[in-house]
Amino acid sequence: MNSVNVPDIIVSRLPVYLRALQYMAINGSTTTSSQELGEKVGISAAQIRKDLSQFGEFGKQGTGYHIQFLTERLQQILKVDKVWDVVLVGMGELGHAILRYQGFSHRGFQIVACFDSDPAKVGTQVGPYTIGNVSDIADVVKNAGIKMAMLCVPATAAQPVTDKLVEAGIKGILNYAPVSLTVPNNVRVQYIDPVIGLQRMVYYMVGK
Amino acid sequence: MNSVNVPDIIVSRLPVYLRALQYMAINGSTTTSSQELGEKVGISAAQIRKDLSQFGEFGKQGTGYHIQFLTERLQQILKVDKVWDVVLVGMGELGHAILRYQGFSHRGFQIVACFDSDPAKVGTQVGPYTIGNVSDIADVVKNAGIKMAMLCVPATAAQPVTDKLVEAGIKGILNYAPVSLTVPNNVRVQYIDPVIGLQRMVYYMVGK
DNA sequence: AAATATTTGTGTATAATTGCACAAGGCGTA
DNA sequence: TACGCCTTGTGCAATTATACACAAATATTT
Repeated sequence: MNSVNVPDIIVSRLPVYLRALQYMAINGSTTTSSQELGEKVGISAAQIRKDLSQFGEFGKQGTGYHIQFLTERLQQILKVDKVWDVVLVGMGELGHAILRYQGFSHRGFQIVACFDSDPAKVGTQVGPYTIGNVSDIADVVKNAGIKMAMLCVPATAAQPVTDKLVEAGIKGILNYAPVSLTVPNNVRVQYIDPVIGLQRMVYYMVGK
Repeated sequence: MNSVNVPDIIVSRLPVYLRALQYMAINGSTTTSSQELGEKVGISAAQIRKDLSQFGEFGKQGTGYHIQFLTERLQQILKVDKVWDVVLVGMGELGHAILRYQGFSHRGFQIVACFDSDPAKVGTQVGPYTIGNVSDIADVVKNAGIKMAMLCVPATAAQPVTDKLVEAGIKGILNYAPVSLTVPNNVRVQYIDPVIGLQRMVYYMVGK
């Protein structure tokens, strides 16, 4: 399916295309072009065509792309044409907000279990979930063959918990803790730190 | 201060270096090297040295970098040696979690006002904040000269609210809504969409 | 004091990414 | 049908980013 060794920078743009396409579909569009899509996502039309060409020929000259068809192809390429099980570790404010967020399932993910280390939280109910003890993560992950985790623990706990997750067989970690993680080569990490985003923008601000 | 036209890809790494340095300082280190820092953040030592060389010479041969000194220089370069005022728009679950998050102020940002469009929420108290009406954003932002905003509204509201923020003089938007925004050239946007991160990782997962 | 080990900053080479331009195909209209 | 317009996919050129290697400076050991 996936062509040989596509650059990660291209892979990183595919979810953005997919998100825009799904949004267009909701708004009733059936067809789009690299030009139109490019304007929506802020990427050049040529770039989009070249990115897509890594995986096949999905468009039609003169017409552009059929949105539903391209959506399905991108979902296949990204492997989100099925729903992946994810565990959530760290049930603070943010963990609760994430657990209640409704936007995961229709984009390929569902939270199947959540954990915390605080004895006061373990065993309590959050919607349909019962908070588990972090010491039980390995069992749950191994038994269910879960590959993905979201990490919302304090910075100081992030690396130890990560080590546990890796040991348990997790291959992808979405890290909300504001700290860089060290993981083996075969484990992926994506970082979500709002301050990093703010700092990147402030560099360009003038005055004040 | 900022050298002529430093590539954005370099700017984007500086906050990561800064975060790691501050973390080292907390753990009692006073000195580090490009090698050590690189291992922590997963970037080659040569890359780090070249990035930093864009802004000056901060290290000492044989010794490396004095953590506090380099931290201060990076803060100056990124303009987070002062605290920036930020407004928060959208007081759902996520907005509440962000508002209560304690991790902004010591990294250069503070939330000074929050807004929602829901009449049931407007006027209510969240900690020290009173939720304002989105229709009043422009006044608050203009009067206080605020340049940065965090956007936590539903996807459908994101673009209209963005237009209001831009009109009010906002120059940087941290967008939590899962949709690409269209803004003028002089406005920056950073995206935070956990699903994008998950999808980027799943591409590389094997099996299942 | 000398020898050895570290580490930076940078010039150069290599690699990766993006931009450009256009042939070829498809659609709409008269 | 014939013509004009639109859009893709792609070869090639230009640009950008990364890796390499090393002189020079500092620290440490013998």
